[in-house]
Formats: sequence, structure tokens, C-alpha cells
Amino acid sequence: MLDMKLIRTQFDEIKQKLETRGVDPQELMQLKELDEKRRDYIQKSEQLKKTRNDVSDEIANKKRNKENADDAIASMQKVGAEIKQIDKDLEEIEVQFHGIAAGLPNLPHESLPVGVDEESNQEIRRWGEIDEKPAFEMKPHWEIGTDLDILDFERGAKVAKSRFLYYKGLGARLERALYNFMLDVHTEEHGYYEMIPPYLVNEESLYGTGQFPKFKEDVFQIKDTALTLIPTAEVPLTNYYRDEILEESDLPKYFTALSPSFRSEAGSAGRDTRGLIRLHQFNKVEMIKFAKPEDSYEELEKMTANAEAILQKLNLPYRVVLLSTGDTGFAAAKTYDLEVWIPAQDTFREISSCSNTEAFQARRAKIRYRKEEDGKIDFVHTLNGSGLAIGRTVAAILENYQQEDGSVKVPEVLVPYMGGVTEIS
RNA sequence: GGAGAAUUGUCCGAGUGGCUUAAGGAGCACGCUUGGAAAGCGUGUAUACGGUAUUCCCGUAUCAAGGGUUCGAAUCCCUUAUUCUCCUCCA
Repeated sequence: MLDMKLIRTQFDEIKQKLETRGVDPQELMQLKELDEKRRDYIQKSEQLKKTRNDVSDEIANKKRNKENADDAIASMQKVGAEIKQIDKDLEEIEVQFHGIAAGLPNLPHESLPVGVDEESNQEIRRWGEIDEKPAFEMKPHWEIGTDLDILDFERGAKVAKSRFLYYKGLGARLERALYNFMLDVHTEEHGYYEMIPPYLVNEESLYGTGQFPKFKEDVFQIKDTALTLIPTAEVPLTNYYRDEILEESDLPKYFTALSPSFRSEAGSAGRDTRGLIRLHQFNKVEMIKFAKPEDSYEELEKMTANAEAILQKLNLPYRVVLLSTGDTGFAAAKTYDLEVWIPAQDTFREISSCSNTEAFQARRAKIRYRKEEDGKIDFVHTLNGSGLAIGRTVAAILENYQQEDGSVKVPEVLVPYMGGVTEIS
């Protein structure tokens, strides 16, 4: 949710910024008109309520003095009906107003490259050595995993649906080793507090982080309930403090959690149909921060570095990409994607996404803090980042650590987590 | 899933239609007092929205949430949520 005061006072600037994100300026004009109408109705209604309150006191006084109050009661009946009608109209206006306001994306940070899609994204840095001319032919991870009998996509499709899978034996062990390793690094080295959140959440929570109302098609809703399977642990972690006021001394807060993420992937038919890249259910270690506004961009850099640290410890080559205005997600003001090297496809694939939403989610979820200096209340800034997506990390390890005979070396840091196993063969 | 009880401010807690601008207490903040502290005394102590309005001021709303009755609702009615106790089920 955007700050309505900002839209009122700096309309042209906001309009221009949102156009770089593909917002129709017509929508903003409507929003502005509805806002004026809305305030007009609020004033009318409140004025009448003031009259009603005053006269009700008079009636109470008269009754106490055993005087007749029939005239006042009769006139208040009319006022009451009028209030009811105005409030009804106001509610309709609010629904329309909210319908537009809730669908507007966050304002892009000024550092973003302007562009309509990923073509305009900007590579910030690279890490690790890429073997441009490997000594043998690189196999894709789904072939490696199937050949080693540690991934089973066919039975996943039989038992659930396509884009579900079974991890088996050392494959399951590798997945478990990875998330234990990541959680250990984030809690012991990066200062995050570990949580296990609910995996189903209500609509208010999805609204709070920005998935609802605009992106309902992307999630799995549980029939006949108000609950939805989380598309990311960002939802339950960020909503932890929904409708709460924190103390400034509590900030910043760092949370991390492993959770499955459920995505319906509507509209992605035919894309990445093979392997671990695009699934309906995948594990992910998520990082969340609640920060003071003045610190949030520094916190974003640190969070990105926290995700990078995992890739570095696993010795996986990657690059950091700053998303353009058009490619940045709905709630984010600024996003860095971490893209890991996938040798069989000779390309980088997204493995983490670290965003600062500034006060966008906090305004929707009403997450605030009280400043020490003057006791004033302000919205916190919320950040989220994957640290990392586990399935895609498994894919990256299988591909980058494959050997000519089809076996896969276990990254050194994972060996203790694998019970001493150094190779999957 | 069934039965019963409960939900008031930061906390405890009073309040069964108007004299409640939510009594009283605790906590917290500031001040007075003190050699210093405690005690005592005094003052203050929510959030949202609106008024061309970040500090002052005015209004409206908020007693779990949403509806309803009424001139007027913390108080009466309905629905929902949550908590507790018991039963059922279960890991």
C-alpha cells in the first residue's frame, strides 16, 4: 500500500514513477477522485454524528429532569436515517478506493534501472570461477538425479501431479543437509532468530504481504476454508507482527525459517517443465527483517551478503543482479536477485531474491514502531530474502559438482551434514 | 465435533440503556519533596481517520470482530473469532 498523503501532495511525481512499473495513470486519476469524494463523505457523516451526540446528551438531561423530549427524539430519528445512508455510500466509495489502492505496486527506489522487463536488469557483481570449456559434457540435474536414483519425478507426477517429486536416499539427505547447513549459518553467523511458522495462513496475512488481492491465482487455497498454503515463509514471518507496535529498541529483528513453499504456477505452462527449477512445492530457507526506515537499505545489502555467503561456502558460482523497475515484484522497492551458474544450460538461474519493501507491507499489515526520541509511531521497513531456495540449490550442486562418471561430489561444508558421505554415486 | 464459561486501556479490574469525557488500582514518564534513594504528593499516560495540519487545537470512531435494536449501546439481540474447563477424537 502506498502512502495516500504522498499521492495527494506529489501526484505527478508518483504517477511518473508508477508508470515505469506499468501502472495505468488512469487508475491513479480515479484513485485521486475517490479519495476526495471519500473525505467529503467522511466530513458529512462526522458532522451529523456530532449533532446526534450533542442532542442525545440533551435528551438525557431532559429525561432526567422529567421534561418532554419527543421533538428532539423525532428529529434525531431523521438524522439517524441520514447518517445510515451516508455511511452506506461511504462504504461503497471505500470499497472502490481500496480496490484500486490495494492493487498498486510499490514505488521503485531511485537506484533501479528503468525498463519494462528483465532486459533492463543490471548485473552488479560476479563470484566464482565458471568453467567455460568443461572437460566432459555437462548433464542437466534431472538426468543426474534420475540416473543416481535420488530424484523421482515420474512418481511425483503419479501420486500428486506434474511438478511434484520424490527426493530419495542421498537426495533426500542432501536436501536435509542443505537446510540444516543454511539455518546453522544464518542463526550462528548472521544473527537470525529461528522459527517454524504455520504453513497455512488466512487472507489478512496474504493481504498484509501483498499476495492478495491481486495474485490469488498464484496460490493454493484450501476449499471451504479461509486458509491458503503459503507461497513463501515470508508471509507467516512478516505477519508475525501484524497489527502490532514495536519499540525502537527492538529493531532490527531478524527471523529465519525453513518451510515448504506452494505455488500453483498458473500461466507458466511449458516453462521449465523439467527438473527442480519450477515446482508446485519446494523447500526454502527464508530470511526476514524488520528495520528502522533509515537503516533499511544498509540492511538489504547485509541480507544479500548473507545469502551470498551460503553460495560462497558451497563454492557455487553466481552473479548479483539488480532488478529493473518493470521486473521488480509488486511489494518491493528494490530487489537483488542472486543467480547461480547452471552449467548444462550454460546460464545463470535465480536462486535467491532479496527485497526491501520499505513501508509497503508494513502499511498493509500495520506493523509500526514507537520512536525512542519523541514517542511517535511510524511504520517499520520490512525486508525479505531467500537464503536459499533449497531445490534450486540441489540442482546447482548436482550440475556444478558432477563428475565424468555420473557421480556427484558432496561440497566440503556439507560432508559433516551428510554423515561423512563425500560422493553420491 | 459436542457442552459450558469468558474476552474492558500497558496490566489488574469496576461497570446490566443516558450523572462514564470507561470508576479504582498497578505500571510507566515528568515534576515537587530528599544529602541520595524509597515512600508521599502533583501532572500526564492509546490508536486510527478527518479538519489545506509531524509537535498545539477541534471532531469522529474504537470496551475481541462484524451486523442489528434505540434519539442514545461497554451494557440488549444475532453471527464470527479467540481463550479456559469437561467430553469426543488424536500425534
